[in-house]
Amino acid sequence: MGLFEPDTNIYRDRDILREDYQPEKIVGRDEELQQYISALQPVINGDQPSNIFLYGKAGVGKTACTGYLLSELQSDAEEHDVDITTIRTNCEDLSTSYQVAIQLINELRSSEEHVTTGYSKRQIYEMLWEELDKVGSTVIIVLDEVDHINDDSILYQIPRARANGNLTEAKVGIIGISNDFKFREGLSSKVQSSLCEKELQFPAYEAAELRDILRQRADIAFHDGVVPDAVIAKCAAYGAKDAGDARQSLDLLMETGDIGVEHQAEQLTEAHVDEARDSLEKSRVVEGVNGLTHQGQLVLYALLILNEEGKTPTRARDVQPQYEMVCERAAVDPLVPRRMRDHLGELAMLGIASRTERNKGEAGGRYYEYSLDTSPELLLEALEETVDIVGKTESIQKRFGDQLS
DNA sequence: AATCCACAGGAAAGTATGGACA
DNA sequence: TGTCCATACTTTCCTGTGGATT
Repeated sequence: MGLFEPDTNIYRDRDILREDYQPEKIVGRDEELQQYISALQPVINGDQPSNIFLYGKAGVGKTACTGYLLSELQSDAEEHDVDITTIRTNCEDLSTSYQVAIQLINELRSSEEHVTTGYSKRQIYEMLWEELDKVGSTVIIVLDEVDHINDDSILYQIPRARANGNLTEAKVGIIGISNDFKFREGLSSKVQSSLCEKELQFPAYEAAELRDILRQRADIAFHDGVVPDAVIAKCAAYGAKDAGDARQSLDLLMETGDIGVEHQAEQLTEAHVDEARDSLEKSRVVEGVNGLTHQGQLVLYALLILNEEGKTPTRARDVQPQYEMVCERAAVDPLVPRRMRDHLGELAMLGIASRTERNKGEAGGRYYEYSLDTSPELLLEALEETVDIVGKTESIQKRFGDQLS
């Protein structure tokens, strides 16, 4: 027997459950697909493509539908002798138009000619027009998570490039995908009218639709009879609970599968789902904490201590002294209150903390109350995993330990 | 309806850091 | 190497805000 043996596998193909898997059929989005198809119609006629703006919460099939339709479009276009190039970019880590432009150039260029930062904005745009014109045909640019771009310069430039004479050959259309409803309103009206020519809204999945999706995937991802309906229903309920989020459900199903494999189970059970949910929760917290800046972690630490002392919910004003003490022990200069509030707000955004607005009128004005929204043990564990905080705040940990006992 | 509290959160400017290029 | 250009994070200064109180 070798050191490595395949697991007693309940999976037929685990990759089916991964986020990047492109299903062959889209379930439960018939109406949206229909609208999407009509928005893309000009492309197949060889006309200038419309700009399309998709919005809807995370995990409601925006990206999946786009991927599906673009590959259909590509093959249909070949039949009709239309030349189409699609570029897909996720703007998740791109916070400026500048970075997006670089990303697009690099998508179009071969890897030896990749550019990085250092050029002026103008030069970068020149390069982009040059590359787009070199392609010369219809180009569809998909900008996933456009709301991560903090300035709308590129969203303004691309649709106008042709009119401004920067592009002569290429016909460029943008498909913007966002899960931030407010993003559209934040755009300048010029960008709004051009980017949002066609607007599609994706509603959250109903629990029943989620069950259909999970069943569809489970049937190909797992062997027959591995996933009972109760497990599907439980995973679907998890995703439907707050957001109608298929990705959440699929992640949970995959984690459940992995736990089933660990337990060498032949069939998944609801208990596996519970375990998987806890495990996902934990990694969410750990990732959230690791993603914080050092200062953010210190603020969290202060909040954590206040929580253990039973002083939560608490307002920013009361976190400040505790936070300054943490900083002192960590031998770090404390931030100014304004900045610390931002960090608290960020913790709330990440779902690590929660905040409630309070207003006592003349006797207290408007303020937020913060409290921890995650188990303190889990947070402490996560904070310990970030090495640099532990060394510097050893004394605080002792203090914290004393308070626990 | 006017007042006012006390913080929320936007804007601008500063600091530190790092890549490209000549 | 110094200059130019970019980003991330921060500080400083400021106006905006909602509801209890008058």
